[in-house]
Amino acid sequence: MAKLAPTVDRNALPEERQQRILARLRSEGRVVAAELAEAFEVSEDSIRRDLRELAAQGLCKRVYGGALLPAVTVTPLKQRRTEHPLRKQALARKAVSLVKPGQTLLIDAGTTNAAIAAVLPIGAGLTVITNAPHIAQLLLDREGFEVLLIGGRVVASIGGAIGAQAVEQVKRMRADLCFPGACAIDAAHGLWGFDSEETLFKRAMIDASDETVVVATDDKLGAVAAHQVAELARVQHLVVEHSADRATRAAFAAHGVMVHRAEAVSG
Amino acid sequence: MAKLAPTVDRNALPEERQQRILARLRSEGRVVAAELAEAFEVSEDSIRRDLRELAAQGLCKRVYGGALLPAVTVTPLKQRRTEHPLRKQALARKAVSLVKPGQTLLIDAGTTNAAIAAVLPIGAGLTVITNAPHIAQLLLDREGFEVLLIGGRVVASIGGAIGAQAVEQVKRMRADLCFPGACAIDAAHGLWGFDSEETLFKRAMIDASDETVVVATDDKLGAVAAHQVAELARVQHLVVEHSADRATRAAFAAHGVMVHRAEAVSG
DNA sequence: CACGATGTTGCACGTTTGTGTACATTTATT
DNA sequence: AATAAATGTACACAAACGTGCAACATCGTG
Repeated sequence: MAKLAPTVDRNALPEERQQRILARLRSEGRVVAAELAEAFEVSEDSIRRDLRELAAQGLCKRVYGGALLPAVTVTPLKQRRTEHPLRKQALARKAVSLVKPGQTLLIDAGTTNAAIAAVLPIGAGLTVITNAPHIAQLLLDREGFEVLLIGGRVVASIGGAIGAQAVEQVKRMRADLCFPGACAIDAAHGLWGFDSEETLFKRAMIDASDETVVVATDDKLGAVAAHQVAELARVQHLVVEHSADRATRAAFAAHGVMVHRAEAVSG
Repeated sequence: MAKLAPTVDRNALPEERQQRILARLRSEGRVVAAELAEAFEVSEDSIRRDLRELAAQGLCKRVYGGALLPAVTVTPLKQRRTEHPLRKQALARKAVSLVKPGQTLLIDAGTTNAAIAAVLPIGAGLTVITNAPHIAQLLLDREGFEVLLIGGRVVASIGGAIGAQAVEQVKRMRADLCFPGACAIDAAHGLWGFDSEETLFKRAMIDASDETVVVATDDKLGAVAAHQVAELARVQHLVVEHSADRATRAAFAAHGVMVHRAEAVSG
């Protein structure tokens, strides 16, 4: 039973062996050190060394007797939600001051945008379009908002729907103001995102809105990521923290962006 | 019943065994030490040690003879909004037992359905399609699920997206199992809803699924509302409370519906 | 070719971890 | 209160583990 096929795994080079171990792990969900040693015809010590290296790269989780697939707790979004509550709240208050009664807002997923949704004025007849379940739920709980949900495949690490279906829905909508979550923004190169699909969605948001507001914590300013969302010319407003560098603020203003500075926070 | 499949659980690595015990616990709501010892082919002592460790992490609650789900679920705050948390949890556990690994589920808005989402087994490769931001968020937080969000206008009183846009999206999807929230169900007249738009959406859900599971608290049984969602013939499974009337259960069974009765609740 | 550097492998050693058995204790049931 | 089942503790044993070391192959350089 064990050796129907004459074990293609023999005589594998070390790195090749690790690749095959990984493939085996991914297809079966677990690997046993003793079995691998037999299959590759090496000692269990070598297998253990392999597993050690794979584990160091986060590709497997070592357990007594072998290895399992790593726990899928890549980014606990729950924790991120409470990272800098006071700073984000100050940013959010300033951002909300740009909103006028009766407007339609397009709000992206993200912790900063959730903070904005949390302080939107009730009873101003606002319509909010969002791809983030968390933000939609938050607004439902507060009551007094018209909420339009963007559907599609929801990516846990982002906390909102992105992808072709989401983009298609946004294209059929129209908003006064949009708040694309910022991954990085730079005066020379514009707005950037980390993920390709995510970037396409943000782009669609901006296209569907009259004006764009970028709300950025200090660490986003001057940073550049992998995929460009839009030129800086597409951004009308930039909301920064009180602690944002004066020269940086001037650089954005020189490009025609209205820069709004949040109040200082006590904490 | 115990050993249809030749127990895939044999020869599990220690840590792997704990994971499987946890998965089993989450899907069935309880585990019995003796059964686990047999399934994994180890002594009960080892099982007890496993349960001890899981309990130390707060992942289960040890009881005489085995273990139960921890008294306060991982989402205490969110689930507290339900009216009868224990009763709905018992219903949910029974409902979840109908779900098989790898399936695609279509889950309607509603507190009972939220309870179901809260006890879906992690790591079973489930795909969940839902129109309720609350349920989507809950599954994102628990991690390990593929979540597809149905967009559209979100009605606060329902807690989910309904309307033409939502219906259109559902029509382009296909699921193994659907859980339409029940407003009323009657053996003679079928499934009913209160709101016209909501009813259309539920109907679309049922059309998009192979099988339909109706989970009904006692007050929904035998009741009739304003708009018909579907004939009883479209409903394959009905999950009722432990306290459900025997005659009522028989009436549904007579119409070819498989009736599942939840465990009794202590509180 | 000689030489050293580098990397892989298997083995021996002591250590850690998981498992089963024995016995005393607690718990549920009658 | 009596009884059987389940549990906790202590101990012994085996399996798996990490580490240090020596043997061997490979490769580049002088």
